[in-house]
Amino acid sequence: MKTTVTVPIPELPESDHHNCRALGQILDRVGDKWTVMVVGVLSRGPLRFNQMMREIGGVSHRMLTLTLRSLERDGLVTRTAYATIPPKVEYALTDAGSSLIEPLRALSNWAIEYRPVIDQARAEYDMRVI
Amino acid sequence: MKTTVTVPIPELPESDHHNCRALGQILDRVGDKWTVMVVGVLSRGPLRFNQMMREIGGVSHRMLTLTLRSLERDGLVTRTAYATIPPKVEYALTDAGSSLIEPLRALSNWAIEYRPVIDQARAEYDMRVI
DNA sequence: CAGTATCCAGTCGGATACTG
DNA sequence: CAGTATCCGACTGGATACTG
Repeated sequence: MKTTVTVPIPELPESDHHNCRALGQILDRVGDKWTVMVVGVLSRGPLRFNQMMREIGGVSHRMLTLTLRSLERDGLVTRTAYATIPPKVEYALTDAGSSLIEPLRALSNWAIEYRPVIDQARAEYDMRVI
Repeated sequence: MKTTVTVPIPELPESDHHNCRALGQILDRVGDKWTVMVVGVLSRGPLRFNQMMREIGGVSHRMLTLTLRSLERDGLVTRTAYATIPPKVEYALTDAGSSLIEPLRALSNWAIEYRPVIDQARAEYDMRVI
């Protein structure tokens, strides 16, 4: 007899809906490009505003501000202002912010591993369609 | 006044950047709400179009179509059309698509664990600001 | 240096209507 | 049932200019 093929799909057993919802909401908050970038560069240590702008390339002044405000509001980043002239403001990850690095790294590894696969799939798809 | 600033740059600056870029690009592709939802519901097995619409609540006809096209193009989902009347089209995860579940679950677990923390941080932040 | 405010072009996505 | 096409309001985010 033929054995049933056991597909190696890790299941999301019971409360998958609940999980998806929670994940969806979190992704709305931390899943955007700049948030990830900020967490990434801050994972190596605290940075000042303009340092961060240089580290992350291509982010506008405005967007970095908004992203940092949002992260600060969510308790993932701390903002420390020194009353010097010129002003100096340091941003750093909180414990909660640091804890986000691990899952993001998991996704990053996936991205690195599967990017070639995706790129090829796209190329083939576009071949067929065009 | 002459100042020489020696910036304490940690090692592996390029690979970190590279990782962030890769992750950022992947998040642009798979990091949106509906993509995550689709992968989530398909993780339990193949589904037809309208089944999926019902499983995922709140997704519009149009967005589900676009999301599925995009996933198909990236080789994460297969589309199988049966020439019956009425038409029947089944969507399923590819191996690449399935492999995405693990890192997404890592993020999902983080979301579930830290949602209360975030919510409280927000509440406190809004307290202080308002 | 760090941050705010304003403008506005481009994009996103829902609603709707129509086809095989 | 599954998919396409069109319209259009809402939101996004960059550029720019100004403040402490």
